[in-house]
Amino acid sequence: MVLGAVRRAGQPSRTEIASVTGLSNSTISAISADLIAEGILAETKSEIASLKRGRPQVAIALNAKAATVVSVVLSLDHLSAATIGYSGEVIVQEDRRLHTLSMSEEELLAECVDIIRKVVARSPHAGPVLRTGLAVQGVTDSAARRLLWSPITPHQNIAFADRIEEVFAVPVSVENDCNMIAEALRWRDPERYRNDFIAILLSHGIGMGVMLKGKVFTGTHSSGGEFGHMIHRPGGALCRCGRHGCVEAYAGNYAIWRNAHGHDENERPVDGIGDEDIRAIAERARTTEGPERAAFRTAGEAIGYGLGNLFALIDAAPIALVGVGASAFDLMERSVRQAIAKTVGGLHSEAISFDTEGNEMQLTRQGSTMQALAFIDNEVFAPQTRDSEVVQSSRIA
Amino acid sequence: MVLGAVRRAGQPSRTEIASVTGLSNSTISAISADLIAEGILAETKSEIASLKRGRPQVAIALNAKAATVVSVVLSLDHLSAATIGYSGEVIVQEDRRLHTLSMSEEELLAECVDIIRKVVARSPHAGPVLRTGLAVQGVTDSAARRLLWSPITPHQNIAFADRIEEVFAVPVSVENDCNMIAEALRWRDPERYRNDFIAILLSHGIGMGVMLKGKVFTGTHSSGGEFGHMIHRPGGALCRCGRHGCVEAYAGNYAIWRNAHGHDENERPVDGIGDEDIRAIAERARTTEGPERAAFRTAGEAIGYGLGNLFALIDAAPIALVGVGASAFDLMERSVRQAIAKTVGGLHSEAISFDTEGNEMQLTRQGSTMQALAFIDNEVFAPQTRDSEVVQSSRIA
DNA sequence: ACACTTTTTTCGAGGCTCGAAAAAAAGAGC
DNA sequence: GCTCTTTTTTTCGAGCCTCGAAAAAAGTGT
Repeated sequence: MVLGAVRRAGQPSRTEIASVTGLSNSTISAISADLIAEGILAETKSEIASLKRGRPQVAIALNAKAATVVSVVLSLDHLSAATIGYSGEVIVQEDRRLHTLSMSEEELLAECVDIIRKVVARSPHAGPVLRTGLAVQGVTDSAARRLLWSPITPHQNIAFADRIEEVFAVPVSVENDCNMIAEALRWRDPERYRNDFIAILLSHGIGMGVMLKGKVFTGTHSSGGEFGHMIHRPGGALCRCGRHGCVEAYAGNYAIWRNAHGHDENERPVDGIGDEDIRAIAERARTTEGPERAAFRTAGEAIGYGLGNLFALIDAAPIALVGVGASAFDLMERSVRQAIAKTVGGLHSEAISFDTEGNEMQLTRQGSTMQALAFIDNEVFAPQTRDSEVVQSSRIA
Repeated sequence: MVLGAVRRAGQPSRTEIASVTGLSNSTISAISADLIAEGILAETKSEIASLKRGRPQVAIALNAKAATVVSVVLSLDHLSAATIGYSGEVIVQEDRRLHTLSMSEEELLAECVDIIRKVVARSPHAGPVLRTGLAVQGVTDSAARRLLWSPITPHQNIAFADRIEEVFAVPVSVENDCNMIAEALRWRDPERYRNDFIAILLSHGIGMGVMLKGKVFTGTHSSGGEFGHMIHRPGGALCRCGRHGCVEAYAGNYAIWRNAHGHDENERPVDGIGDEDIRAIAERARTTEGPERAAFRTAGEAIGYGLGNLFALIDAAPIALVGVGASAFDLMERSVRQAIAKTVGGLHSEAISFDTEGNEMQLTRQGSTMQALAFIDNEVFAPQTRDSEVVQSSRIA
C-alpha cells in the first residue's frame, strides 16, 4: 500500500503518504523506516524549496536498484525487450525484427530467452531481476502462464512462463497486449481512464482490453475480451479465424483492404496488409466517395454493433482507440455512432467518448512494466497473508 | 466470516468453523463467545449422537430471532413478499396479482409498501427487520437503489430503495431478478454452480445473471447483462424494446409465438403470451415438423449466437436455464449448439453444459433472501473497516 | 474408577495500527 | 544570535486481533 502510494506520487513526504493511504503518521513512519532499512525505499534530497515554515518534509522515493523487471513485448514479426529499474526507468532496450509466422515454437522461445539474456547482460549495474512480464498479441490463459492462441504464430498453447522460468528462475507472467494497454492508460491518465473504460486496438486484428471497477477484466479461463471475434453478422464475411461474420472480418486491416478493393467478403483474408496500406486507403477515402469510404463505413458499423453488444453486458464506458485504425477513426465515427444508436448502448450514444491514444507498442510495454512492478510491490516486497480468499468463499455476495 | 461459515454449514461445531475458515480454534472460540453474547449465534443441542470418543462437539447455529429480512419479488402482474428469519426460514409469505403495466409509479410503490407492512405485521414474534431486498425484472442501477428500466412497467428510474426506506427506515436494495437467480443457484448447488456460470431466464423477455469469479457480475452503472438485447441480426426482427435484431426478438415468448404463427418478424410484439401458449407451441413442435419447430430453431440460433458472443468476452461457462423456455430447451438445444459452434465458444461447444432449473420465482426469492442475509452478516453484525478500497486505488493491478 | 480421546477455553505473546506527546528542523521576528 | 512559531517526524503506550501451547472439560472404553 505504501509502495503503491510512493510509486504513484513519485517523491512524497511521509505526511503525503499518510493522507493518500489513510493510515496514521505513526504507522507510515514505522513502515517507511522498515522499508528504508530493507533498501526498498530511500530518502532523497528533494529539490523543492520548502518555502514554508516548519520542519521541512523529507522526500521518499523508490530505490531504483531495489529490483529490476524485464518487459518483453511480442507482436507480429517484432520482438522487443527492456530492463526497467524499480522506480520505473528504462535501463536498456532492444528491438528485433523476425518472422513470427514461420518460426517454430522452439525458435520463438529461444528468441525470447536470448533477448532477455541480452538486455539483462547489458544492465550490469541494475538491481536483481525479480519479475519478467511478457505481453503478447493473442489469447493468454487467465493465470498468465500460457499463450493459448495468437494470430502471430500458428502454434498454440505455448507455455512461455514455464519455459522462461526454467531458464532464468524469475517469475514470468504472460499477458494479453490489449490488457496491458489498458493498464498503461490507467497509469498514464487516471483522470480520464479511471475505473471503467475500454481500450481497443485496431490493427491487422482487433484486440480489446477492458477495465472494470479498476481491474483488468479477464475471462474465466483466458484473457478474454475477444471483441474482434464477436459475431457481427451470422454467416457473414470470412474472418481470418475461419469463422464467418466476426467484427474483425469487417474492421481488421485485411477486411478494410478487401472491401476497399471491391473483393468478395468471402475471399480469403490477405496477410501482410501494413499500416501504410491502411493509411493510403484512408487518404483516398478522405478525398473521394467510393469503395474506400464505404469500407470504413462498414468497419465502423461492425465496431459500433460490437460495442453496442458489449455495452448491453457492461454498460457504456469511455473508449480509447489504439493502432492504425485509430488514425482513420474520423472515417468511422459516424457509422460507429449510428450503429451504437441501434443498440442498448444507444441510450447514451452521444455521450460515449472516443479518444485515440498513441503508439501501441509503447503503451503495451508500459502496461506490462507497471504490472510487473506492482507485482513486486505487492507480492515480493510486501507479501499478503491471503486470507481474503477465505473471506470470499464464506461470503455469499 | 464466521457467520458465513455457520450459515453455510448449518449447525457446525467450533472446530468445524475453524477448519472451514482457516482461523485457529482459539480465535473461533473468542469470536463465537462474543457473537453468542450478542445474541447472534446460539449453542444448540445437536441431535447427532457423537458416537466418537472425546469431548462431544457443541453445535452452533444462527439465532433465528437475531434479525428478519423482507424479500420482495416484483414481476409482471405479480407481487410477492415474505419475512425470513435470520437463519433463513420463511416466516410469512404473501402473493398478489396486479396489473403492473397499467399502474402508476405511485400505485406500484404503494403496493410494495403495503405488502411489506402486511407481512411484517403478520410476523409479530420475529426479530427486528434489518434489511429488505427487492428483486425486480428489469435493469437496476449498480448501487441497487433504483429500477432504471423494466418491461413490467412503463415508468422509468423508480427510486424504490429511497421511497421504501422513507417509510420503514430499513435499508433496501433493488436487484435484478436474474442476478438473484444466480445467487440462489450458487447457494443451492455450489458443486455445480461455483464461481463461474450463467443463469438465463427464458420467458416473455430474456434475462441473464452472470456469476464471475464467485461474484455476480454487474455493469458499470446498471445491473448489466442485458443478454436479451444484444443484437443478433443487425436490422433484423422487431423487438419489444423498439430496436431491431435483439436476441429477444427471436427467442422471447412473443417472438416464438410470432414465428410459430407465421407472422412477419417486423410485426409489433404481442403482449400477454403466457407460459401455456409456449407450452402448447412446444407440444405441437414436438409432434410435427412445421413453423412451430422452426420457431424454436430460430430461437435456439439467436440464443446460441448470443452465447457465443458472450463467451468471446468471458469464456465458456456452465449455463442454467430457467423459465418456460427452459422446458422447451429440448427443441432448441441442437440449434443452440450449432450456433455456438460457429463462434469463438465453438472450441468447447460440446463441453458446455446446459441444465434447466426449476421455478424462477422461488429461485429469485431465495437469491434475494440470501443476499439480504449476507448483508446483515457482513455489514450490520460484523461491519468491516473498509480500507480495502484504499488498497485498491493505491494498487495498480 | 481410571485411562484415553477429542473439543473447547484460557493465557501469554506478537504484529499492526492508532492517538498523544515529544522531538526535530526549519523560518520569522527582534 | 536568540527565541518563538510552525510543521514534520518519531517515540511511546494502548488496543485489537490472531495465534500456539497448555489447561480444562466432557465424554467413551475397559
